[in-house]
Amino acid sequence: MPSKNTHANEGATRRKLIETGVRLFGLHGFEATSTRALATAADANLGSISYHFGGKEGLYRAVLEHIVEIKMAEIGPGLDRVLTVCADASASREKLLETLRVLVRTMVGVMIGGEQSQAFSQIMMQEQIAPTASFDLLYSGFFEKVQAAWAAVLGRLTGLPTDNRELRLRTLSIMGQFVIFRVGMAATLRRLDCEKLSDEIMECIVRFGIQQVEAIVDGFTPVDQPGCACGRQEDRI
Amino acid sequence: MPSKNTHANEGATRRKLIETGVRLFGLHGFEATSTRALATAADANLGSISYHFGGKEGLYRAVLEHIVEIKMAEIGPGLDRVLTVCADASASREKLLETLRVLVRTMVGVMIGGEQSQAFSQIMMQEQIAPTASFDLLYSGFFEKVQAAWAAVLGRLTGLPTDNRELRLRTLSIMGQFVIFRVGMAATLRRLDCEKLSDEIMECIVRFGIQQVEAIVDGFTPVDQPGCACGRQEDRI
DNA sequence: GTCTATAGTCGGATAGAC
DNA sequence: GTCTATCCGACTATAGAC
Repeated sequence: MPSKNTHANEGATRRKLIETGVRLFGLHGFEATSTRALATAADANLGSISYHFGGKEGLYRAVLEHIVEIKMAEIGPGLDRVLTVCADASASREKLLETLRVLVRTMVGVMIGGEQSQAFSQIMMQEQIAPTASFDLLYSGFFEKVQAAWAAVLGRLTGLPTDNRELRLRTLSIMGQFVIFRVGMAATLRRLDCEKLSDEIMECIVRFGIQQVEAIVDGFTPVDQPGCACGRQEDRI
Repeated sequence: MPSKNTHANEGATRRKLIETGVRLFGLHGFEATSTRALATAADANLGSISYHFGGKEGLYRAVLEHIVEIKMAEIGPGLDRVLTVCADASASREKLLETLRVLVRTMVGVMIGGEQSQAFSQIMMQEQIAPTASFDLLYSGFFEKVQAAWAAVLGRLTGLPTDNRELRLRTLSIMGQFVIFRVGMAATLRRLDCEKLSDEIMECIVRFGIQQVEAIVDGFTPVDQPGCACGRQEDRI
């Protein structure tokens, strides 16, 4: 651990290394990113990585912590609002649907928009492909919370309890409609023959996203029970 | 290029290197996979990589080609059947819906099931995160074709032409409902607190997947036009 | 805190014997 | 086709001057 210094550029190198780490680890993954490349790109000394973080792995952990912090500051309050609405037993179906719409818009904005979200998602994906010792940091700090918010509102709208297996699977599936634009960005851009997802395209995704999610909720009937009811249930909120 | 030998184990080393490459490149990515690790795991000589493939990059290309070949043999005929049905102007809406259901089942089976599909998806994801010079191989050989089949049937069911931007975006979004279980496998397993997606879970995904996709198609109204029609269109197939 | 120098390891590629 | 030996550059980490 570095002792606090008293200069104007306190922690400047440390911060720069983390920001560079977000970019490079995202692009190439943990193993394929060299400390030399990190130090050079951050205009820092090679030794500074060991000094500030104890080594490459320490820097990586710091990068994950930084990412989780940034993203939760961005969407944490929104997720809390969703949970509050869902905890209110008297919330109307329309209120819940409106919450769902906000969640779609937030999801698309946070996942797809912005430069930093790209590096973030890249690291997230790397961890999904080959989880490192720091996977927990991302899962508990971010992914689980996003899922919980979606599951809460979908649970209310479908009548399934939040610990229900089908609800959890469906929650992931529904989120997948938006996650794919981040995860399959390269293929998406190729398919649309463009270089970035414009604001116009994002707005289009939000619009049909809301339509699709509402259609799914409206058409919901549980399928996971052995002898599941095959008619619509009209008696849910 | 190696000259054909006349022994019983003709190409045995070559084949073994490719199979090992699928696994290791998938796990660690191109850069982070060493030729030494490849050779050792394949029980082959270090020099054999250069001999057979001209180097590490050549082996990687061969791995991608192998993957595309395997997967297209698996689903190519099915995709062709979908295209045939969609090209038939007299196909009923029910026939098209049935085709869509088959597509969901195929998608889930191919993407999520099987051991080899894991390594395949891992490489696919690596290429999406940081496309290499061989990205085209995967895109043109596999991804584009899968998208085309989905777009064809969704185009018929929604009335949108296959070159329509909204159709292409929606196609990706709908596929995302299933892709997420591969892409977010680590988080999914963690969320369900299990170690693999059992057949029972996959069947559950197929069942609600079909329900969700049908709900989306039923609730479809275009959103991409500036002054889009806001009622249902009942005049499509 | 920053920088240089260096130790010790591992990387890809290849030459040349068999 | 296979294998050994080897080149040489790049890697992480650390010691020690400033």
